[in-house]
Amino acid sequence: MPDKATHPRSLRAQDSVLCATKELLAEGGPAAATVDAISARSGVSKATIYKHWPSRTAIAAEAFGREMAAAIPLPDTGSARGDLAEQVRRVSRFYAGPHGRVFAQLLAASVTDPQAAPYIREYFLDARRAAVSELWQRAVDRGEVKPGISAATAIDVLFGPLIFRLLTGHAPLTAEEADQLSAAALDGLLR
Amino acid sequence: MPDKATHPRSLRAQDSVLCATKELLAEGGPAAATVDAISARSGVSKATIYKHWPSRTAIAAEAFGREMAAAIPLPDTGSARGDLAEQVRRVSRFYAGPHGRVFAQLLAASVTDPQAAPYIREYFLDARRAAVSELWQRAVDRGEVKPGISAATAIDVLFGPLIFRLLTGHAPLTAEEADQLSAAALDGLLR
Amino acid sequence: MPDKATHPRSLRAQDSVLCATKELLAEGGPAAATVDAISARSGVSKATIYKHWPSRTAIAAEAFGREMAAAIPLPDTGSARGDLAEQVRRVSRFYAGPHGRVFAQLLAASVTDPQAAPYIREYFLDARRAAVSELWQRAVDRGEVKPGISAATAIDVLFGPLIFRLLTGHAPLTAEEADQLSAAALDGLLR
Amino acid sequence: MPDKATHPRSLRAQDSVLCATKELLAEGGPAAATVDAISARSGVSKATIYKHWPSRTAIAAEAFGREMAAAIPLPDTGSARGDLAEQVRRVSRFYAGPHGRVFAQLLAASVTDPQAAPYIREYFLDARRAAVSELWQRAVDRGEVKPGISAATAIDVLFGPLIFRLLTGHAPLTAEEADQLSAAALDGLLR
DNA sequence: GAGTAACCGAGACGGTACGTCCTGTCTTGGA
DNA sequence: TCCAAGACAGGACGTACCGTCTCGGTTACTC
Repeated sequence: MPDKATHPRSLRAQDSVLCATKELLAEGGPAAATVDAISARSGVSKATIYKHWPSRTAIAAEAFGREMAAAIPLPDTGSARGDLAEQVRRVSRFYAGPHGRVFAQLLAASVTDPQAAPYIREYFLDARRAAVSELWQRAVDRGEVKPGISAATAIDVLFGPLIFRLLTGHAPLTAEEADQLSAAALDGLLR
Repeated sequence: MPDKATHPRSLRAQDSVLCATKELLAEGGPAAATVDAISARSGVSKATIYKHWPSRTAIAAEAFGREMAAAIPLPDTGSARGDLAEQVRRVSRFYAGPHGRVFAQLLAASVTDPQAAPYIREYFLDARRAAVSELWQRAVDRGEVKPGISAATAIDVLFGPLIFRLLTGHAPLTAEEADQLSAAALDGLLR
Repeated sequence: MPDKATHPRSLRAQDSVLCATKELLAEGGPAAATVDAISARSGVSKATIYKHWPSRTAIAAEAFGREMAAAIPLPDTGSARGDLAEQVRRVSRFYAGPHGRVFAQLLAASVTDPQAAPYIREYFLDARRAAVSELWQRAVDRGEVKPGISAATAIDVLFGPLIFRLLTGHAPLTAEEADQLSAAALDGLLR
Repeated sequence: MPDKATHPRSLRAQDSVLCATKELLAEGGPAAATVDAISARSGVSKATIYKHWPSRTAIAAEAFGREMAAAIPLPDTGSARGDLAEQVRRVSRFYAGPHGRVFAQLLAASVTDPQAAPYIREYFLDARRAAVSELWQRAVDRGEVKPGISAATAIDVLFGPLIFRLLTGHAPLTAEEADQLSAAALDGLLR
């Protein structure tokens, strides 16, 4: 994570890096986002890159996370059940789409590369968890939730299955499947 | 996947490879199980290794899967709810233990390496899913299950959260956490 | 070199090998005539091949030598000078032609591979030297030769330059060049 | 062929490579001068080696050529005939000596490996030809040469036979043999 | 005409070298 | 002072060919 506001050069360099990485990810997936390739395309030297990120996965996480944030806006259907079910459907659709594989590969990379894990967490998981926690809190406030169930538990039960399918591909990620999963999970989580 | 009963030489070579890989995995995790290292330790040439497996991840999956199979026996507590909850606890304990990280890394590797995915599926997922499906069927037979819920859905809702936590490490995998997750999930799955 | 007259199978096998090798040489040069390729195309197993030849170069030498023998018939112009000059021209033309490179590569291979050297000698050099020695003897008998010059010396002075050029390619192998070389050499060899 | 004066690192690396190669050639001939071996002994990585040379033969040519240059100084006996005959004797002695086989194998390798041919030419042939051309020019200036004979022709007729014998080993490379060959050749070349 | 021995195809195998790729560190020279 | 440019060591990759070996079926002699 970058220094605050040193030379403006740093900032420009970082932007170039993230932008180049975004392009490379789009073109060839994580495999194409080599440090050399990022350096070449961004015009930022490898030494500088390594000054700001610990590994290529970290860069990819930051670059990809930026655009994913807005890709899945929180729903507001009026009911907790509706909101959460819709959110499961949206995340499922995202996973099934073209960015799904990239996300899966980044997630996988973060397992192998511990240095990148904080980046993955920061740019993907934490933001998402916070957003859904908000939904959950709404439900709690409305009294729709069974007592004693933390937001963390709820999130894992709702989205863990999607992650599971995304990684192993043992079952499809269609809207119907998403609804089945969310229905079962929400039956256990809500009143 | 090799032919059945060709030359005995094949079998010896394959055994050597799997055994050497098992050792390397134990010593240094998947990162240590390079094809070169496996070749050196097993005395099997790289060419031969590549004749039998498409990638190092595939070898690791087979080698590791062999010993994992018996590591988590199916429980039989008398009730579906008890059986499934206990199984979630056991799997959770396995993930939290020393083999957990190896398993996580193999799972992650299979995302990056499509050639290895079938091996991961064969040696880890399919066997496990079949075993738990059996548990589920017992529950169905006893009439303890809500109607319209497939084994696949049940498995994903029960174990997806564990996989999620294993990969991202955002929450612990203690017995208590496992119980919370299984309780929430089973409330949604069973009557 | 093969056993005398064992099973006819051997003979068929050897013919197949030589024929396949000839084809491979024509298609891709010596580089394509690997033992595996020869085995595959000829239907003769590698073990059998190694029973009859010590190395792939040896096979190639035998296969290629067979057809080269008749490619350069001895001239008979009536005079020693004419015969020898014509022979130099013919050999030069052969070297410059499509077979030249193959011959060069075989000759080169025989330097690296001592086991193949006898084959190269038998199928290329000896036969050629004997043939030209005959020409030389004719010249001696006619009294056209300076005294004290052996056939070996004559052959080397006449054809060594061609070999030199064939190998290093530092100068062309045209008819004019051949004539210049043979003229200079023959001035030193004949009266 | 490397750039002139880039980083001094390049120079150090290249020197290490050539030095290690020289040693390996001396110890085990061209067969021992593997790229891996050169890399291991010189401490220069394979990638770097391949950045500077196209093939192992090229490295060997450069390494070996460096020391061969001074090994055969040009003679100056006062007469063209004497100089050239002496030079043939010296080259012959070199070929017959311990370096002869290495030279032969490099020459052979350059036939198989076109990428290395320029290196062979640069480090062996061109320098030698230039040196002998000088001798030849002296002879021309002294009027000892028959008219119409180019240096190239003279060189080939004089040294081609030696190359021929070096490669095929069909005749010895003693001083007497060298004298016979040079005598015959010079009779044809000089007045 | 059956038995038996040699032989052969098929191809797996260990070994060795190849040439490529990517990482993360380091150095140089210019801005 | 900071950075692009990129050279470098290290190490894994996947491939190719070699020469040896083992197997099982066929062939061709022997009795």
